Amino acid sequence: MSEETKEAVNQILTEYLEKHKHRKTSERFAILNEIYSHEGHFDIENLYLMMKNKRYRVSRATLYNNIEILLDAGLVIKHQFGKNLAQFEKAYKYKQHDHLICNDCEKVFEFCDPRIMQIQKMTEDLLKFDVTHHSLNFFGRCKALKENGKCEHKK
Amino acid sequence: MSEETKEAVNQILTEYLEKHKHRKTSERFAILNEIYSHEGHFDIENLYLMMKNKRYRVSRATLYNNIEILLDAGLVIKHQFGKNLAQFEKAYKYKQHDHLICNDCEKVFEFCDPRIMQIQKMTEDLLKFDVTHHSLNFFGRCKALKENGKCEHKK
DNA sequence: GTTTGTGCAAATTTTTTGCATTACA
DNA sequence: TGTAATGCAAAAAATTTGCACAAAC
Repeated sequence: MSEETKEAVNQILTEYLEKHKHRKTSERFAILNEIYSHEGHFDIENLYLMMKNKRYRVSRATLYNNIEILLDAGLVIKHQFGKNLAQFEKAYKYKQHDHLICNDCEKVFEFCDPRIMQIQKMTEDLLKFDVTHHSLNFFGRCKALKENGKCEHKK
Repeated sequence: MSEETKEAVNQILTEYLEKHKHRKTSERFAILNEIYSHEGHFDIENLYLMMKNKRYRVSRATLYNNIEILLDAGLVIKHQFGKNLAQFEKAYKYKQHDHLICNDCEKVFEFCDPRIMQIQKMTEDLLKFDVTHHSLNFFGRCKALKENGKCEHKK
């Protein structure tokens, strides 16, 4: 992650914590920085192990508590890819995108289509609903499976 | 549910079980019929209680096992509305639709937009992916919350 | 008669909660 | 110094697994 992004997200978190009268603990900034040093999706257990390996002393409870703050601050997005395991991803400066999930190897691919925002806007008007965020997942057979009849199985 | 639908889904399940060399147990048909007698979304615990109340003797393990078969047979759809709790819905003859979830009262609303299928088709071509199903959720503030500043809170 | 499927209970996995202690303000 | 936040461990919630027994085929 670039130095600018690092500074920007730390600044956003600082302002969020001040606005909501939450304390600026070292754990909160350590968690944010760990997340922004990581590419791709992660779950709480990953994050816990990543931080543990770097000799941070942080508990799972603190990660669960603070991921809520980061979600609310718009710094992290939460996904559910069909399993009962919440996956997260950094949100700042990340172009809006959606996901394709292979039923077989469980790999996650990304795509982007501007029409989703149009559908969102129209649905907001039609149903008098304010949308804060969305999640669009396509589930199916990935390219490798389709072309070679097989892909990496996880199970 | 109509008598026709009842017969049709029983027929689909029968054919699926025969094709996959699975046994036609009474539990499998009881579960299917219970699901098709129910309106709206449900989770495994709901289904378990619904069947228990009707004096069916069925275990949660059997429900978890068989919901997989019903999903694979295309008779049931699975949803994840942001919580770590799988929600299900009957699929046969149900018009494709997607969901709006209120962050506050957690109510689920439905909508329908043909452009999603267009996005799906284009994404399949572009990324050489076969889509079997999709899930589009808009999260936000429902009409009641937006207009009256409050809606039913679940928490 | 075989063998798959079932019920039950125990185990696992993921998340939440309670409480004593730490550290921010 | 007062109180929110933390770490840890125990509890809760959702799902999966192991095994003896039942019932399809």
